[in-house]
Amino acid sequence: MTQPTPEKKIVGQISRLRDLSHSFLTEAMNAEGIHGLVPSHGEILLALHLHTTLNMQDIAAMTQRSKPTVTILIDKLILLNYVKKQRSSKDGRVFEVSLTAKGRKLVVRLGDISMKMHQKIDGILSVSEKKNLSTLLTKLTHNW
Amino acid sequence: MTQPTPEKKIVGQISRLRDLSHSFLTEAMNAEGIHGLVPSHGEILLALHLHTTLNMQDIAAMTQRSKPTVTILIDKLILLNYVKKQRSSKDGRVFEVSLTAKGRKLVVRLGDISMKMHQKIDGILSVSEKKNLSTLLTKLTHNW
DNA sequence: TGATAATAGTTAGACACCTAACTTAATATC
DNA sequence: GATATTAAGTTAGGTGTCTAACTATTATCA
Repeated sequence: MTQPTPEKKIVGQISRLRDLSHSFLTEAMNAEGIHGLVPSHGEILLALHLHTTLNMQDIAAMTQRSKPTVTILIDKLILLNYVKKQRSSKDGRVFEVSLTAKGRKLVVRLGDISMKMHQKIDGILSVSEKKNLSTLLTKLTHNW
Repeated sequence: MTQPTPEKKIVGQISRLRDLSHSFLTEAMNAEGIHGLVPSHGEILLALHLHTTLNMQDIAAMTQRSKPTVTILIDKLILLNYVKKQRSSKDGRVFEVSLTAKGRKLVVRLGDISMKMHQKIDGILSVSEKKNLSTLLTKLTHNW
């Protein structure tokens, strides 16, 4: 209502920082010739790299997105031939999603982009500041 | 690629925290009978409360949104009769946006909701932790 | 066993948000 | 003063995201 308080600044800055990191990742992907993808797709691909196979619900939980959103995101990744989806033989309701060869190659490049963002942050904050920040953010999210 | 590093945690948590605060505000507004608005609308209304009159471009700059997005957001606020828009007499390209009486009433309630979120954060972080967090976030955004 | 409930996923519809291209008005330039 | 350039806003088109409602499959249990 009146003056910006620390809390307002916190929420506003978090929002701004999310946009900055989002833009950084999107621009870095475009600069590397990776078109049509947003960070959400990258999150999914990295999750598939770590877990080999995931169903739609797992992906939704791990990336904190709704199931319909995951359907759309996976549709695009399939269209671009980065992942494949096949019905589970054990449970006909489930689809098992995994990386294609093209997807595995892409993940390596996404790892590079991720590293560049790390380096950017490293250039701004010291190790102890990063640790401190991470601790505070964890405290906020875990107790929200 | 391999293990989650502090930086990855930072970016991921910022994204998560943005979603949490976004949901908090949206749910609080709905709980108070304020429907059809998202935090972006609230940002605009609060900015208009502080500055009385702003043109479209000012609003875009202050809320960090694109001009077309502001057009859409303002269209909705006009539809709901929270703001009014009139062509500037000095410059025919410019539109001056300001709160209606209904909008001024709403701003008070948005202030209450904002305060509730502050209280939520107060319940999780101490004063020094908040200050610390805000400082670190400022450092990141300003040097990005 | 057969009806019912629970679960996985998609479809439908809406909206905030973006970039690119356009329109209109003001300013600069010759 | 006519023309070109810049500036403010909107329109067009597209996408990620959500909630609500739906389909299809599996599990429950009387």
